[in-house]
Amino acid sequence: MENKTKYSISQIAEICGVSKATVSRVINNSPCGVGEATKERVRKVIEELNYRPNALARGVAVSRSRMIGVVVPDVSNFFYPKIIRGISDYLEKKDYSVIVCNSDYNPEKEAQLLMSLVDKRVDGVILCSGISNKAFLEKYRKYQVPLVLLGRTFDSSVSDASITGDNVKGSRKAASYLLRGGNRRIVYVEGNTELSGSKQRLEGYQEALREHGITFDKSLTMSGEYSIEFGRRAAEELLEKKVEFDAIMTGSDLIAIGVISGLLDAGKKIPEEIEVMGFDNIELAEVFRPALSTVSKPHYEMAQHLAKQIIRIIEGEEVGLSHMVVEPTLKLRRTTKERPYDSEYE
Amino acid sequence: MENKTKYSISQIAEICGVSKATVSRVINNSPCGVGEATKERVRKVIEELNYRPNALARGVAVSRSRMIGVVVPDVSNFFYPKIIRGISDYLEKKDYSVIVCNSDYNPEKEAQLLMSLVDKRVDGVILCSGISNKAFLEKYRKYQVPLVLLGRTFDSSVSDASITGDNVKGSRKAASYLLRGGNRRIVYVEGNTELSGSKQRLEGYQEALREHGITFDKSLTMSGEYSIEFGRRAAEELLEKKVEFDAIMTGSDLIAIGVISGLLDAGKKIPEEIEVMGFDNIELAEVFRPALSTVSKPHYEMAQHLAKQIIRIIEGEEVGLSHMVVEPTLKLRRTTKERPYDSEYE
DNA sequence: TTGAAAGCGCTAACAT
DNA sequence: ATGTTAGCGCTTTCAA
Repeated sequence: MENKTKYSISQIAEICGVSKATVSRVINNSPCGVGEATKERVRKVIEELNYRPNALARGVAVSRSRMIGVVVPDVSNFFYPKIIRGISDYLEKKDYSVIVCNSDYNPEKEAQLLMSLVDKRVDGVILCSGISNKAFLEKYRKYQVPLVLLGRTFDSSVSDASITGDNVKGSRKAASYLLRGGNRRIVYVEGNTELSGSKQRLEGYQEALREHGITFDKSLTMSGEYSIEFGRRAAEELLEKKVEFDAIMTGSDLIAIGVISGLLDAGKKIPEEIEVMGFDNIELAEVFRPALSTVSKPHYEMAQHLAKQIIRIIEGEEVGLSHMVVEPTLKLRRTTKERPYDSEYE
Repeated sequence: MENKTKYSISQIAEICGVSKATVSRVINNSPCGVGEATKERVRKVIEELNYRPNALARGVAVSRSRMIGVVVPDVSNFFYPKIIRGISDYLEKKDYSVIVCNSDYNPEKEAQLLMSLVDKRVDGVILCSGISNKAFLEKYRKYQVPLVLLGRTFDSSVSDASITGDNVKGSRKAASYLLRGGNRRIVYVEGNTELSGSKQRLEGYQEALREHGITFDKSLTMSGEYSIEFGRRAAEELLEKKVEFDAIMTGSDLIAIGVISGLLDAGKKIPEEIEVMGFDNIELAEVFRPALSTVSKPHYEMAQHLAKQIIRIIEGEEVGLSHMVVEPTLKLRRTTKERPYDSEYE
């Protein structure tokens, strides 16, 4: 099998009339220098021959690949691209590459991907809204690859760091706002119920109901997946079954958008007849018409923060607060009616 | 430096009382088999010790990394996630990993990324709407990494395969449709003019104008970047400068969405007062309100096709038509008025 | 400042 | 069916 790149370090060494060690030193411009003269000579040869050191080989030599695995449910879900961007932007600066994988909310597939990442000897993995159960993640620790979590918390035993939004608080704020406007029958449309976030959001919704003295009505909740299509279907089903409701709260902006489009197509007025609240505040929320009222968290920054954390861990630096939860805020736009100001809902 | 994974192939071999070669054979279940008994024994040990073969090391041994580099301008631009998904879906089946990079439409950065991918010894790179000039790409060939292009064609010398939409045809269809509705002053808002696609689209626009006997008015064209924000700004500028126009054609759906939002906020009626046409038909186009009329190409499929091609190339199979261009169709929705049926515009 | 040599974890050709 | 050996391209310790 011929080499993909014409030259290897030993060939360069030979051509320069020096040892591999010397070439290696100039490549990595080692502190315990090389004579200026030889350094120049080697550099020139490298340049002329278009020699590029083999990162794979270096990887096996130093047991570091400078690659990070990022697993998300689905890159093409509008929630994730910005997150991936946040991660990439930081990692690129640190000269790490990013391997992106899609788990499709499938635990088996996720497990497989996670294993394939250890095979590839990534220096760490960033798991976004992973659907793996705690048991698997605990087992995964055996492989010694630094693992950080976005959008999910377990007790710290399974991950080295994590960052997530406070789902129950966020969802409580949303529900409270809706309630405060006089809505009484608030439908809650959630995505994939296996995700811990889903349960937390349901909890927040119920808390708010309780605070307002309303009893939880299970028939007002629906669940499916985090997609526009599901939101649409949910709206259609709601209408078809003629369930009574005056507002809809959702588990994600995508669902909300689907819901709205379904409602609008059925001739409903938003927010006059029905108020709708999203969750996440993805970019689309602002652009969509009517602009979406939603629960907001700084995803890009959260992602970057997490990337920073994992690099710290990998490079053996001190990691401060490794498990963070950020409090979401309400971003009110046009799918809800205005209310008198109240600091609690800010 | 201690190993990240506890065991190496030689340790496993030792523990099993066989040679590395044998272990290697069972790992890769080599055709020229291993005795059933030993195979089982080795398997068991591997399982028990959670041994995972080091893909990096294998990579240097066989000169194949089973990684593909994908470079896009920006993952968080809504145009790309679906494309990345198309690529990943195919590559995953073939057991390749995907390294995703963002070039930010910056030629220097793109060049750097491309080089870092050769360092990583990816088995191939898929360049999406790359902004590199032909000269660089030609030089890049020296590094012998299979290169395929999406959304861009050069003569075949610089890439092993490519797939792109027929930009001039697409844009001509769009302009013709607009013209056919009686519009005479059609603004053309384009993104990054350095991209070959931009020039082709402008050409299509001009062709259509010519066909309809209208002289091209440069003051009716604007360019900037492929983003919602730019679209918005363009609309605002148009309004502010009080330029007269009755329709707007854009270089991408994102721009169109920005344009529409700007127009709507200024109280314009779409499509009654102003017709708007997008380009690409990203998922968002359908969901957006008013649903976007646009020029459509099957991105996901195109991406998958290209992924298939690059694997064929890597694995030394015959690649059929390596440079393809697909003809876009008009997807008419609510930002344009209806016209009597005409096969030419289908 | 430089080189020799061993080692990283794996594969593959050749023996047996 | 299995082992021996050399080799992939790099780093790193130790010695000169």
